[in-house]
Amino acid sequence: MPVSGATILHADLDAFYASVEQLLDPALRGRPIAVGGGPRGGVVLAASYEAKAHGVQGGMPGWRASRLCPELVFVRGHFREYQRLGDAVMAVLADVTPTVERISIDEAFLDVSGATHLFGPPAAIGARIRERVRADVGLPISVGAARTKHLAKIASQVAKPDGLVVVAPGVERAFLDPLPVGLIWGVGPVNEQRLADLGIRTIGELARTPSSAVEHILGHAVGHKLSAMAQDEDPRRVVTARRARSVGAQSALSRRRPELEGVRAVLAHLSDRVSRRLRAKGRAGRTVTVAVRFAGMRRATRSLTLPVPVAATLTLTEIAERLAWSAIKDAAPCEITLLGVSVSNLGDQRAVQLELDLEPPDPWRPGSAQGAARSAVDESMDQIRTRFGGDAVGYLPVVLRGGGAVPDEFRELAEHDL
DNA sequence: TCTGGGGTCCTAGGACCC
DNA sequence: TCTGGGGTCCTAGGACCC
Repeated sequence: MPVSGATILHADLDAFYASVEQLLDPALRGRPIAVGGGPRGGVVLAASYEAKAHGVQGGMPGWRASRLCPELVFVRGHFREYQRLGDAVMAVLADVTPTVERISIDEAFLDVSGATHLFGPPAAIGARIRERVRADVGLPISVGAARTKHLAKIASQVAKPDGLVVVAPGVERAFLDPLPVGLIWGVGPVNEQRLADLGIRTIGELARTPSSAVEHILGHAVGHKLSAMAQDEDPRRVVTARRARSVGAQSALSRRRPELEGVRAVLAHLSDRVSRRLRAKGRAGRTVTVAVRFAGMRRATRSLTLPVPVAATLTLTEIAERLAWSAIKDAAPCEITLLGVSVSNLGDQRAVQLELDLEPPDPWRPGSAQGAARSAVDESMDQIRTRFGGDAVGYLPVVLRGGGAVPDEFRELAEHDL
């Protein structure tokens, strides 16, 4: 049974990247700004509230944003600062309770049921968090408090910008009733439209719709979740540690005809990033998936599940190449605009390396002679990179550097812990 | 003049096993 | 002689989140 009281908090920094830029450069305060993008290409990574007022949103192409808001100022991101300040905010949260579930660089759930005797009721704790983040870090943060995670998250969205909303037990239904269904976690543009087609626009209307009808439109899982949510039955607990289930890397490319050397170079680079992250944490994965995006935004994926987990750079690269060409050939003739490599079905790498070589030679098997050689090469490279930096050695001349690729610091912001 | 990069979870069909 | 039912794994695609 859920704990009584609105003891689940959701803390969410407001327009995080943009707020950091305005903190760093006072000349940007009060002005519509966009991090990333630009009128000539790229996408907006974050928009300040002044920009949002003009309809500018994250993920929007830069040229469209500047059309919506001609006075929009584009700034390059200070990605290391985002990491540092995000961590500083999490430290403030950790002072309140050890039960913190960080779900991204800029937001987290807290279970404060054990902290009320120290800091007072949830409303007081929420206010304290907001004051301390403002005073110590200099950033605006919104907080929602409720009996469940789902509801706390909705409350923080309603609180934005720079606010606090507590949904007291007993008033949940009244609080949710008039809110748009799009505020529910898991309802994006597609499902919002599907519900609108049924005349369902508010959470109250959703709650009054038979769950069988909702499941029919949205599928069993989403429909069931929504109905449970609308009835305010949400058993999810705050989880402090969670292991990643997949690791990937992708790169948008300038539109090009797929050609052997270019595709190989990109896949080698991506495979290298992924496998290094795996090895650094002693992990490996059995399933390799390659994603290809074609001109016109059509995508295709190809995947292969191996009998044993892989974490070797060359092995991953070779598999990725096979898979990519399978997808490209099926779509030919075509131009490609993105390549991605990811590894899932993760497990412990150490168990793999102890495996005896009972099979015929096979470079994909870590226990085989070739597999062992590759592991040794990777190990040396990892060591060199640790000592001299990530660019000290590589398998192939990296033709990607510059070429529109985003900085590594930005990629690292979004990486989950393995 | 078309849109980043890191993830999670769900679905449906087919292969395969008992 | 031509057929049940349940379970698991794999693949491809899609919606969604930050």
